[in-house]
Amino acid sequence: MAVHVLAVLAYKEGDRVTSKFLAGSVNTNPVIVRRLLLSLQKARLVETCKGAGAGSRLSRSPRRINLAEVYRSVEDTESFASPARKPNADCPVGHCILEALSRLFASAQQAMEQDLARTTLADVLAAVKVSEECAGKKAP
Amino acid sequence: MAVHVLAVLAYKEGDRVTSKFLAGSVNTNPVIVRRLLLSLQKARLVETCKGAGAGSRLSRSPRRINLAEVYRSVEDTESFASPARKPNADCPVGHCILEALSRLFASAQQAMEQDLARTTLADVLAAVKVSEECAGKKAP
DNA sequence: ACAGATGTAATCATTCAGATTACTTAATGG
DNA sequence: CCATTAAGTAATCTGAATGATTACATCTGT
Repeated sequence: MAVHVLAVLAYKEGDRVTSKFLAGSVNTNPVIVRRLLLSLQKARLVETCKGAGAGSRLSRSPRRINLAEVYRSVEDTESFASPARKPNADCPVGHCILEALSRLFASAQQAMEQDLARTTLADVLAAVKVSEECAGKKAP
Repeated sequence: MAVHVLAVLAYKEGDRVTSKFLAGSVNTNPVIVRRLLLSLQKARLVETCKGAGAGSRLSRSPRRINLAEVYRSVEDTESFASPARKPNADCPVGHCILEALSRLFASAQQAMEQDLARTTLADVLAAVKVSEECAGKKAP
């Protein structure tokens, strides 16, 4: 949803876009979009103005926003969650398994983010425009 | 939880271990463990026998089980879920965003699995044993 | 001042993983 | 051979998380 919203903002090339409009593209409620935009604001990915005729826009070129930044701005919790109940500390395995796994999972998550970092919002936008051209050719 | 269970089986070095015992280490219900073991059986990671004196054990050496296999045996759904509501197909971005993202997310997930594949169950077991030694030194 | 937009709180709905109980099925030991 | 032990499995419950909805306060440009 975050990538979708940012892609729309990139598509609009700096024009201010309202949460209502974004919600229409994502097919959700404007309040959900506004909550998402708050996270993106904190990460300095978008700038939002209040009041009449206002809305949001990207704070940088799509070329300079990669998907790892987007991921981190939105996902506060870790991908690999700890279990709700603590393992049995009397068992030699249960005693230390969380400690061991947290290192491994942090590494796996970092690998994932490094892969996401290879793609920028400009790449996503380009894919959108290609798809748009194809649709235009099919039904001119 | 899957890694935890497999680590206990590795620690027990081929002895048959009951779901009740495993549940005691994980601190959960034996039924939960049995459901998990069904997935691990399908992936040929463990062998389970029914009846008195029965239980589960690894079907291979811990050296030859890596965490990507474990991940895939347990996680049937994709890490990056599609949104509950379909994006607005009338919007040029909404029309194609899922298609574009599915490729990117598949790549990110593959990167994560490749990182997990670098670690074997034997590595996890070694970490457990190191931790065990330290605990023994502290309180001999 | 007012219209249009965001910020934000409160509440509801849905989904999902795990928890629990209960019952059936199978294999082993005496 | 049968009593015991443990897995397979179904049904139901709970709690957490995410998104949906409604309502209202606040800000800002015309």
